[in-house]
Amino acid sequence: MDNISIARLLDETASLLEIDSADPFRIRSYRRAAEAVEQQTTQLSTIADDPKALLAIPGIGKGMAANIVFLLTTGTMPLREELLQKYKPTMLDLLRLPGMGPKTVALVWSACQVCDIDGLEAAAKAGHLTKLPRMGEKFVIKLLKGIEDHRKNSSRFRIDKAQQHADTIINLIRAFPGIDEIIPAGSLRRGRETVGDLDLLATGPACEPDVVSAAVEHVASLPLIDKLIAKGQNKVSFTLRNNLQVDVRLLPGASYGAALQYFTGSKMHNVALRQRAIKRGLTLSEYALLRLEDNVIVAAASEADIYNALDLDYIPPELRENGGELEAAATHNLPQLITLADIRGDLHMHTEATDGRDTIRQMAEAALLRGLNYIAITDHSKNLAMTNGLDDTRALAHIKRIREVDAQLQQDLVALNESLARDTPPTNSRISNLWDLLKTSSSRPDHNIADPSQASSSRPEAAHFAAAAERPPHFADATTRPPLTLPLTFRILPGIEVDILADGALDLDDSTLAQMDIVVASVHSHFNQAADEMTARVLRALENPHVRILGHPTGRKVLGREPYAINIDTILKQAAKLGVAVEHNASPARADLNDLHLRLAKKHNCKIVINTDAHATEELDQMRYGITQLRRAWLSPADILNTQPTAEALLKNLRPKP
DNA sequence: GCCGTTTTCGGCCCGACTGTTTTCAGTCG
Repeated sequence: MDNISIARLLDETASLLEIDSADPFRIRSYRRAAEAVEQQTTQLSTIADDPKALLAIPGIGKGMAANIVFLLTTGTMPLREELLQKYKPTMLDLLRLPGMGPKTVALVWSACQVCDIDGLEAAAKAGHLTKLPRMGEKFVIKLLKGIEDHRKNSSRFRIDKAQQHADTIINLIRAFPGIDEIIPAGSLRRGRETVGDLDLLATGPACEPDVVSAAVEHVASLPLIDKLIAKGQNKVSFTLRNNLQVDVRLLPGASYGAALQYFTGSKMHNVALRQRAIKRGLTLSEYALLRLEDNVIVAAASEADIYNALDLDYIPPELRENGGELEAAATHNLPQLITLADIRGDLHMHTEATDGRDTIRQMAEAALLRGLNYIAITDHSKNLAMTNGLDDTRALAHIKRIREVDAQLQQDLVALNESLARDTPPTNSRISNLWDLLKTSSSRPDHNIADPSQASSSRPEAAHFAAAAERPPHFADATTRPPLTLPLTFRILPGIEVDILADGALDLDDSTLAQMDIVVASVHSHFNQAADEMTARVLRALENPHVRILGHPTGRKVLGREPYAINIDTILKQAAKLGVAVEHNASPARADLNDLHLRLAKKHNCKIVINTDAHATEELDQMRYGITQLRRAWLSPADILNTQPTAEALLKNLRPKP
């Protein structure tokens, strides 16, 4: 059993305990253990013989270690079995519905014997639920809507989850000798926010027709396959335990480009492209672009060949939605799309001072190693009590601390740059860690990023940094990290994420905000306000001259909450007029502005920033998903403010401080 | 159930909102 499965079972047990009204702290310890297991870079199955190794993981004590050993040896554990005597595993689905918490799940089970979504829907429609305590008409309406949304979304996977699964499978398939390239096609390659299934296309000597059967067998026997759906001559289809369907195609090099083009889609883009081919006396299929009259192959080995043969510039996958990209490609008017390497700063992140995990210095070093030149630390303000939000006094103390850490870092960078120039290890212990990470990553240019097990557990950053290495030639990757340029420069800007209260006021004093370089104002509560109230509230917040960035402007969450009711058009216009930048939240869970919003922002000449809202160092990597969404909105580096090379240049482009 | 220390047990983020009540439980972030 792998770590992911262990983590899932521990997390499920926590949910079952919740339904069972167990001690909340016991429940939390199961959740924490699940998270800890998930984050381990070594497989627990390889270290479970050593009792000390498990206990060394924070969050794993004697009891949890025993649970893990049980899971590894028997596939289950006593507590889980005991709970499954009382409850059904399908109840865990009910917990994902809005308004359905553990207590309500337990209630409908004891009162109506309802344990799954279909049953709950039937009970709701039959009017059985309104007889129960605390459940009225409104609740039922919300619930039925929630069930509908859940059904619509649950068959799709968020892009980052899909990418993780793709990376894992790609590594397993690459292990087979003679496979040179394997690339995800389909909506994952186009960078859609959610992905229905994975299409993986492999090529190399082992994929040539006379020998491909051995590679097909290898793929069909991958350990992570839950159900094998089909195994053909050069195609294998299967599902994973989470029901994600994966189609792997093994293709000869000669037709790889045609296949990649065909399976990347979108469907409408392909239809338009084939029509264009026919007009030119050609025919396009997944095997090749052929001349109709004599079936001579015009192009097939690479996508660029195919587009060029159709008198088109190469069209990046993100634009292939039949949204004007063919016309633009025909007239050489495709935009120069933004890439991850263009982003020089990240202006929204949290630290341990509130609900983040890492320190100011750790966030700064992690950003530095990712090629950024500046960050802003923007912890929460007091109204978000659950995050330990900062009141005025603490906020002022915090930015003093940020300035101190920045000053220290400036000194350290001087020493580090000297060491790098002379190529001699530094004597300063504060920078020896940074030195090691820089040296580790640059000395391993062939490091393969997608294999997390290769990452040293004590130095996760090294693997992150090496991510920029080796990409297959067919993979025009916009999310490659930029190489570091010497001398290293870096600035930490003091900031805050203030809360916009129900009436549009901010929850900290102007005198406090005046001390901040970056003030991000965000809505965190009262989502139930009517659209005009919500719009007025945000407009009022924008009037505060200290506000420089409007944080997560729509409150949208991918596969989660719908955006709150707001007149985004009005907001964007006003933000543009006042010079307040709007934030695109790069986190794949809450890509706040969808591509439509982003185009609207550009149309209104809005300043746009892209931030990760990271709560831990590794979340800085989520920037790549945000970049993908910007590309889908046809945005260029010039459209985004934090492509500015330095903190000074960035600040000059933000709304001037009063 | 974990952790840390005060070595044997107490603390572990908590406030706001919702729909239902008529004073609050449950959910959410």
